[in-house]
Amino acid sequence: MLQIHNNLSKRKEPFRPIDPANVRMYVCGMTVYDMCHIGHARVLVVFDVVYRYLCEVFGSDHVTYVRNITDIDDKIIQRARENDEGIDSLTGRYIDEMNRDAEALGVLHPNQEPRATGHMQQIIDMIGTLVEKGYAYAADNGDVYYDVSHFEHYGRLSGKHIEDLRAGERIAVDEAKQDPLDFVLWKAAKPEEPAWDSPWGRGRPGWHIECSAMSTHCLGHHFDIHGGGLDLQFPHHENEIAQSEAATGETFVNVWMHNGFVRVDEEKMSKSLGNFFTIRDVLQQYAPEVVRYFILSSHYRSPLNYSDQHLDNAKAALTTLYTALRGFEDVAPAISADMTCVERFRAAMDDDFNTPEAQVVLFELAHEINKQTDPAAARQTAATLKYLGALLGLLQQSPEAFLQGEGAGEGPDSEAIEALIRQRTDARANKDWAESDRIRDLLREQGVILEDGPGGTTWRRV
RNA sequence: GGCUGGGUGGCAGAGUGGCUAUGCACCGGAUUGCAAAUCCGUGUACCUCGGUUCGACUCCGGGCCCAGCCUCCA
Repeated sequence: MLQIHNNLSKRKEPFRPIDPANVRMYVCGMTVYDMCHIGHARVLVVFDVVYRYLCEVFGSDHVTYVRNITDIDDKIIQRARENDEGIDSLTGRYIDEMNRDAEALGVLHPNQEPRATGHMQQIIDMIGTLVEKGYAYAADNGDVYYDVSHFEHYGRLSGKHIEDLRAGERIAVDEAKQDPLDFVLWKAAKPEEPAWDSPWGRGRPGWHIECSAMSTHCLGHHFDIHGGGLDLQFPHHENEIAQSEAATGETFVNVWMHNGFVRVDEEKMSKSLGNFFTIRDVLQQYAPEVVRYFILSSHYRSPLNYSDQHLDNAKAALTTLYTALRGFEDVAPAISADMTCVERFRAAMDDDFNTPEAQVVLFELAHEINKQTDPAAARQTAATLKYLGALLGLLQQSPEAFLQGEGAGEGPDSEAIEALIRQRTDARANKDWAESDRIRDLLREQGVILEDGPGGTTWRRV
């Protein structure tokens, strides 16, 4: 049975959907004012795998995955101003870029991708409810704030106590707030700022309220899983709980999942530190599937250290798997052999999505293929390998495409390589080993490795 | 200061109260014209100090170190 580490209880729990016929998951997506970096790639890939596995377990018609897009906030306004362009043009551009990255990484489309600007009515309605119920108040400056002291369970998710937070030195006091811990639900617009009409005047939503409004609108007041990066645990998700449960009077989410950070030199990768690599940059150097493999090679809650060495390692590992799949392009993914491996794979995934352990099973299957003497049995094992690979979003391209793919766009094209191979084959037929080795070394220098097999010479790029 | 999580072999990274992780790298052998790939095989480990136990890397306690949250961030 699937067990998931629930950040609300800080332990692994058996996953029991509210309605097995409709498992519902909401993940906090991107704020679209810049290119996505590897930290964003991790959220996309990690929850893509969660989604794929939920579909495997409950059936793809019985899972609803919602990932939102934040397309209005202070940073977007600021960036649009800097660029001297409208926010729609800015966010539209970066949504396209995000989709390009996600597609490259083999991330499936969520069932819904709600945007904040498309749900103003739901946002305003929820704020209205909070004001009515006494959980929120309109300040003199036109802002509306959430009154944290009114919500009994505030701090439960992040393990914080209101008193400790109050004692903290780093909380800036805003004059309009009754309490420094209160957070904004509705921000009054300054002239020139994008704004929507509301009972409290023209303005825009605070960051947290959009997720409460969109998630409950798309998935109902009470749903199964809410995910996002660990940095959203506090205050974003804490505030979402406070807003949603105060507004609906119901439990908001059963299971909270947070993926760990991507690090560079033992330090968190983040926009504010400026130590981030964009997905696009990394894809200049490495195939998207290598990046995906790398992300899944550590458990989603662990930190993930980013470095060329790790990416190189991922590439080598993936090369081993694809090498085993050579000659099985036409084999369709299917569970057709070796149920022990399938069961071990599932056991790994059932254990809080242990993808590194699941990858181990992939190697065992590759190993088995290599050892098979019976071609039919080898095909069955290959089919199983592809099937399990698909659950991780891996191993779905043709082995030759992966092995011969041009990573950095350097090196000779395939026609030139094939021509040299023909030349070398002639030389070898004449036992002209010097010429044969010269050609092989020449290609080696250009990043092409030749392999003489019983069926002729094959090649791949380093 | 308050609160989290973590310290495993050359690197990465799972896991377990007693029995091979795995990948990459390395070494020996098979194979090969020589290689590459593959196969067979060897080696290297569990931060530190105590405790519990027949037995702990695995459980408990102290210490040291690292990362993160407490402010925008996936």
